[in-house]
Amino acid sequence: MRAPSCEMNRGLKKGSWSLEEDHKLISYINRYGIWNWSQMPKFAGLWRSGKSCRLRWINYLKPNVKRGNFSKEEDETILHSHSLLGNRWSAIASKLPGRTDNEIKNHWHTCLKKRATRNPVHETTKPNGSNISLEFEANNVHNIQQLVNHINDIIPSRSSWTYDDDSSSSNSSSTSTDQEVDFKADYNDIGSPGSTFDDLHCFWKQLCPIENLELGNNHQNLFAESIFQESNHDLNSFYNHDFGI
DNA sequence: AAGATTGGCAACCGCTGTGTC
DNA sequence: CGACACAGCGGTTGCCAATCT
Repeated sequence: MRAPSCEMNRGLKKGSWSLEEDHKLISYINRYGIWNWSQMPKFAGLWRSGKSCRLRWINYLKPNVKRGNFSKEEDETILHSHSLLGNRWSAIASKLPGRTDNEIKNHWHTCLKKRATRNPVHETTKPNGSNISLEFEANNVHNIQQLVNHINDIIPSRSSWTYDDDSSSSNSSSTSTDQEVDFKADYNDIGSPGSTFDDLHCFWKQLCPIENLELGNNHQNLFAESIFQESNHDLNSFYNHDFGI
């Protein structure tokens, strides 16, 4: 959201990304993977710098990017990590699966900086790993809803999907953790991802068959695992045939 | 209701690190 | 060893929406 989207510089577009550009980038990476950021935009039909594409992918389009409010534990982790590491945002981000350095940096400057000034973090407040994992696990439902929301955003012609976050959430969360996901679901029915982890699993399996997902929990690892296994789906045809874009 | 201010955040810029020739 | 290209990082900008006056 910086310069107006019409602003051009040496033929390269700047500013906010359009839905069409998002589609192009996702589609290209889905089909060919990430091989050279500086060359990719040209082949993907994007008038963007490689840097811009990389940033857009990493901070926004990558399937496992966790968006939305930071949990209390995440805040604590950031505060503690920052007290140890300083402004090494990528290092801090590595402690928070799904969060990007950019998002953490923004969050720090907008919220946590003041808090850190008021209440400096000391060693005893260090959250332990298991708590973070539990919190992250508990956030899965929220993560999935965010993923669905994003898909709703980038596929505007499609009616909105929802993710039932009350009864089915705890149910699917616990069952998916402890049981094998049913891989026999009908993957052709990706137009209706439904409201269960399995449904969404199937959906993402087709949407994101590439990219090394840095996932930190069982459900998303299952996603990633399946994503690696099935790479024969083409996002373009997916969009064209299933969503009429 | 309207203008001013503030907060949030996507995205750009410049620098540095790393790999290759 | 130096030059070059590319990837990644951190600082910063500036738009938009929410809040305040």
